[in-house]
Amino acid sequence: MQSFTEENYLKIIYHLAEKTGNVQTNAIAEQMQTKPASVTDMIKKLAEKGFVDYIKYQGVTLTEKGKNAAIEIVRKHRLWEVFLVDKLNFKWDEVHDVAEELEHIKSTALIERLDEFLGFPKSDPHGDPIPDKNGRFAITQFIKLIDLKVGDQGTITGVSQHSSAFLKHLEKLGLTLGKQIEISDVTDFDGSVEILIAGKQINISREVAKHILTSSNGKN
Amino acid sequence: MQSFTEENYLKIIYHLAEKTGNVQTNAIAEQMQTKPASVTDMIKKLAEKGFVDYIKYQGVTLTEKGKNAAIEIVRKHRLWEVFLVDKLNFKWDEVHDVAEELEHIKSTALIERLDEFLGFPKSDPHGDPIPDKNGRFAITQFIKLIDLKVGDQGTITGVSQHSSAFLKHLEKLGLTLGKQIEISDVTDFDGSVEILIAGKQINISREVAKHILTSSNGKN
DNA sequence: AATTATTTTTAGATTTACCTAAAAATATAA
DNA sequence: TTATATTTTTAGGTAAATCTAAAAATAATT
Ligand SMILES: [Mn+2]
Ligand SMILES: [Mn+2]
Ligand SMILES: [Mn+2]
Ligand SMILES: [Mn+2]
Repeated sequence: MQSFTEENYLKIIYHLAEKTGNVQTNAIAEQMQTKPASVTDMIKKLAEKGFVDYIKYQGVTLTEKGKNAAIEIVRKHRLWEVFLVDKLNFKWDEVHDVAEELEHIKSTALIERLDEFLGFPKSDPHGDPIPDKNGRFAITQFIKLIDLKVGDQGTITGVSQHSSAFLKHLEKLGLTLGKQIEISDVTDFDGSVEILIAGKQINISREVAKHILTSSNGKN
Repeated sequence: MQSFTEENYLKIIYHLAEKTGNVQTNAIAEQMQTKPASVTDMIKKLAEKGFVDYIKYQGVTLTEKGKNAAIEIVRKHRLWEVFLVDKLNFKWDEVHDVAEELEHIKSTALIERLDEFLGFPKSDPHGDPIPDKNGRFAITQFIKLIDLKVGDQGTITGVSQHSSAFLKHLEKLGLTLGKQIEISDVTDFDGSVEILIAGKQINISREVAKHILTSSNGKN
């Protein structure tokens, strides 16, 4: 059984590994909001326990055991987020911090019954996939909105930024999950994107467009 | 803000104070499953923070601040137990340990929305009262089943023992919350009690009868 | 290849919540 | 009212997770 702290390390290593493979000490420190020296200490402990493979100065990779543990935490986190939004009427920008705590509750019975209670959801309020109890993810395809071409149509299926500020901004613009959009123009000057949504034309910055994920239906 | 550990101490002091007023170091140690020396350490810290009044060798009492904090934790514990039973179909003997963890999740929004989601329940799956968000309890009256006289009728409204073994035993006997009972005999030999429930006669030990709480309708 | 910069690790402390063993205070019994 | 037993506190230490400062390894630049 892992401690609260070990679980947080595993989850962060897992997320970092999704992008970079080998995970560096400094990257972990930044995510954990702690010092590199503390990370080195914890890494040694996780290696000791068989959660990570570690070569001095070369960073870490999760072992199978470590990966399973991390996925279990991700599963809990996302299921709790669904609970908060679907059952307790939280907004999608309000759930992350509470889920950060709930994800550490130790009870397999609890999480399986919660899963059932929620109707075995496949994705969380931000469009992130929820692994099943065996740790398997449904294969998800997406295209960043920024990569769509003028004339392309698509549905908003997720976001790659979970800050409350960003999510509230999207909410205000009506850019929520499941919405149909079409790219009507891309501004040369600043790279901002003009999109057609619910019959209205709106303009979003390049920065915003980068963090919206869509399933494109291709050209119309 | 209190730590996980501090919260557990406060809750235990609160429950012990319900019976004895001044709470002794050894009693706390027993409940916390720790050593008296550790309790002394923590007591000093809680006194420092203004949660308890402490006189050396004389035990502690909760301050207003400490009592409020404790009641908040009791509220969370009991609301989560209702959630587990009513929504996730846990049995009443399965919920305590998980609630012990859930009670420490820090979010007033969460607990208020949970309360609403559950329909503002007044009592938990064991019949224990749930304080409202201002910390007020509905006044509850009960008579121990053991104190009823032959011929008395009553409704089972609670239990004063929460062990899984005891609760499972009651379940098997059909002695669950809300059930109507009548005392038909008390055995001289061992003090066991014969009760009429759902048209059937059953015999329960004195030990069991001590821990069943009822609202008596008096003599029939 | 040598210098400089960055990353990572070690060494040594700190804090929190524990512990054991011994001393001190209080309560109970003779 | 001594003597004995119980309760509580102090003293000193351990383990987990942190920290700062300095040393060592690796990477990037001249
Ligand atoms: Mn989240
Ligand atoms: Mn999410
Ligand atoms: Mn309970
Ligand atoms: Mn209960």
